Parts: sequence; structure tokens; C-alpha cells
Amino acid sequence: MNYWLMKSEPDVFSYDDLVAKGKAEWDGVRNHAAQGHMRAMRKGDLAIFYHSNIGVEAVGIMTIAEEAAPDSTDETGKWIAVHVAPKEKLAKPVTLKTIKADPALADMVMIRQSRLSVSPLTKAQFDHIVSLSRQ
DNA sequence: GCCAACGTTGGC
DNA sequence: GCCAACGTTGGC
Repeated sequence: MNYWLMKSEPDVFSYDDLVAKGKAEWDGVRNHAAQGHMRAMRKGDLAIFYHSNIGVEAVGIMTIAEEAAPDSTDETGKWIAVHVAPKEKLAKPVTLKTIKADPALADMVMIRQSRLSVSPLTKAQFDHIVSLSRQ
């Protein structure tokens, strides 16, 4: 079981949009590091859904529903995408401000590389974010 | 709206 | 292969 963090701008695709669809392709990722993380995803892995630009906070948990396959929005055949499904909306969003202020989360890849849209989390980091959402 | 970080492109 | 120019992302 691996843990991930995936960013989306909520005015383009929000956690509620994912809930409405039930399952969705996480397409449009055009960064090699992020692609590498998506290739490493396995069915049943858990991921934090993070809203960038608007909200700037973790809002939900999703599961990886289907492993890497060609990105349907890509005509070059070079890029892959995974499918995700909603698991649980966080009781309270965990803001970037909260994450940055927490020493237990200082080593998150997202913090160190803010432009990376798909990044790994340790189990401890994942569990810590979930616990913060329940406070 | 600004700016830092960083990936990509293209000239040499 | 290097590096300057440029575009994009994302936080503030």
C-alpha cells in the first residue's frame, strides 16, 4: 500500500466533481516526475486530493481505481493517466498553512517541490493529515 | 497581479 | 552539451 498526494485546481476539477462522477481519469499530467509517480501507483493505493490555487488545502481521500494506462487526452501516445475514485471527504480541510506549520509534515515532497502535481506521501504523513482533518 | 521555482526550447 | 530565454505552476 502506497500513499500519494494529487493536486487539482477546483475550478477545473474539484473533489465534489469527483464525488459526482464516481470515478475519473486523472488526465493532463505533463511532467515526467509526476508521471513516474503515477506509473508506480497500484490499485487500492490511497491519495489525498488537494485543491491548488483556490482553497489551497487538502479536501478528501481517494483510491486508485485503475493503474496507469494511456492518457485519453494525449494524442502523442507518450503520457499515461490513472483512474481515481472518491473514498472519504475530510471532515475539515487541512490548509497548506497548517501543513507548513507542522514539523511532522516538513519533509513532504509537495512542500519541498511545490510545483509537482503528483507526489508521494509516507504512511505517517498520510495518517497525520487525516488526523489533522478530525481536529 | 506579482514573483519564485522549475521545466522546456532553441541557438550555438 | 551548455545556457539564455521563455512559459507554466502555484502561493501569496
